[in-house]
Amino acid sequence: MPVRFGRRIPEPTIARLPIYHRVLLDLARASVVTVSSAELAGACGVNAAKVRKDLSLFGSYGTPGTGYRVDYLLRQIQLELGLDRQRPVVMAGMGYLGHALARSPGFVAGGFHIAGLFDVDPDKVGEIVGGAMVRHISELAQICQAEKVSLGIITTPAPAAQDVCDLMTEGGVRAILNFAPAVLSTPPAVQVRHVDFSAELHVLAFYQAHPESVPGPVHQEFAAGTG
Amino acid sequence: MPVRFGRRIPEPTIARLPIYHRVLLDLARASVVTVSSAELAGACGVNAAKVRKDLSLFGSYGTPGTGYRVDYLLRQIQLELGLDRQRPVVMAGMGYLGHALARSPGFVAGGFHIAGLFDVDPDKVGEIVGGAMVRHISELAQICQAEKVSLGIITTPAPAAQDVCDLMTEGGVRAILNFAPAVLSTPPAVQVRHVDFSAELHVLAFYQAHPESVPGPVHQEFAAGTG
DNA sequence: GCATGTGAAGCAGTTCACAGCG
DNA sequence: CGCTGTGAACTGCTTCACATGC
Repeated sequence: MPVRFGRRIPEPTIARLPIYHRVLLDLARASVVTVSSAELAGACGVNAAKVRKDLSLFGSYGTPGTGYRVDYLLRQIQLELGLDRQRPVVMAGMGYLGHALARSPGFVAGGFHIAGLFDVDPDKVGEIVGGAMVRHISELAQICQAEKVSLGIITTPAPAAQDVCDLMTEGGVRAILNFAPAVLSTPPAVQVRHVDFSAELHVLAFYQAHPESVPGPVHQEFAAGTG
Repeated sequence: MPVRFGRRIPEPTIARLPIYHRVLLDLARASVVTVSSAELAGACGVNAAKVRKDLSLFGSYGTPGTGYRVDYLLRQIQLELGLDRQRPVVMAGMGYLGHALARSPGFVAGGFHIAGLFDVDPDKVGEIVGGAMVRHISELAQICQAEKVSLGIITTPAPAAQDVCDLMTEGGVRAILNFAPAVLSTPPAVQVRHVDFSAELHVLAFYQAHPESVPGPVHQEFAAGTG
C-alpha cells in the first residue's frame, strides 16, 4: 500500500521500518498471529505511541482491541520498503570492509543483489566475492548504466571516495551509502548516507567522559546517515 | 576545555564533533591557520549557523571578524572527544566484519586500542588480527574487568548478539557499538548505538521508491545510533 | 474492555537575524 | 566591515490522551 495521499514520511520513521520488518519476520517465524503496538514497541526498543503513529502514516493496518495481524503488517512493510523486487547495487572498494559487506547475509536477505564490485587494484580484479566478480573501477560507470543501477556503496579509503562518488553519479547512481570517512559532494538529485565506524565510537567515548550529556533511558534508537 | 557549566550537549552536536575533528585535521595538515564557520561548514556538509552553535556549546573558541584558529580549535575538540588518551575496546565476533573493523585505520587513529578480540569458534582463537590475538569468548568478561574496558563492539551474527552483550555488561562495559541486526536490551546504565548496514540501504531504497519523502537538499548529515 | 488512530501539546534541534567585538 | 556568539522564531518529531471501533 502506497504512502497515504502523498504524505511526506519523516526520516526517523523510515529508519525504523527495517527494524519493524525484522522483528515482524521473527514473530511470523514463531507463528505469532497478532501483535499490539506495545509488544512490537518492546521488541524494537521504541515507544508504543511511536509505533502506532509510524504505522498510521502508511495506512490503518491494525484492529482496535486486537492489535496488528503479523503477516498482513509484514507484507505491507515489505511493500513499502520495496522488498518485492531485487534492487541492483554496486560497490567500490574491495578492502576488508568491502569483502565483509559483499558477503553479508543482509545483502541478499535485504532484497539487494550485487550488480558489480569494483577496485583499482589489478590484483583484486577477477576475484569472486559473495558470488560476484571484482571488476576494475574504470568499468564502473558503464556497468551502472547497463544494469540501471541506482544504489551505490563506497568502501574505499577516504582519499578515493570523492572520485568514486563522481563515477557513480556519472553512471546514473541516485543514492550512495558511504563508509569512507569523508564528506562527499554530489548533485542535489543524489542522496548520500554516511556510516562512520570511528565516529560512532567517538560518540560513545564522549558520553563516557561527559555522563551529564547522556540522554535519558529512552531505549536505543538508530543511527542515520543523510541525504 | 570541559563543557560549559554542565550544559547538556545535544546528541546531534556530539555526532558532528568527529567530523569537525577530521576536517580540521586536514586543514592543519594543509597549514591553514584560520577557518570561518562558513568554510568549516562547507567542508563538513553542514550549515554555518549549526557550526557556530555547536562550537559555542563548548566555549568561545572563535574571534569575531577572523574566524577560528585551526590548531586551537582542533586541540579543543580533541580534548572534548578524549583523544588525549587511548581507550581500550573489546570486540566480539571475528567474522568478516570483525576482521575488517579490527584492521580499520580508524581504530588506532581514532584513539582506541584493542584490549581484546573474541569469538566462539576455536579455529579462530589464537589468530592475530590488527595486532591483537583472538581469544575465546569465555574469557571476555574477565578481560574486560582486568583491563577496565568500558567500550565494546559486537560484530557477531544476530542470534549471538544478546548473549555477548550480557557478557560485556557483566564485565563492566558501559557502552556498546552493535553491528548485529538485533535489538539489544541492557541495564539503563549501559548505552547502545546500533549500526545496521542493510537498514541503511533500505532507507535509501525507500527514498527511491518514494521521492516525495526525500528531504530537501539540506546536504548530508549523519547517522546516529542510540543509547 | 481493550487497543488503534490521531489531534493537540510538548520538546528538541535547526535556522534566523542581529548585537557586539576585533 | 566581517564574523562570532546567541536569543528568539521556527520546524519537526515525539509523547500524550482520548474518542472511536471491535
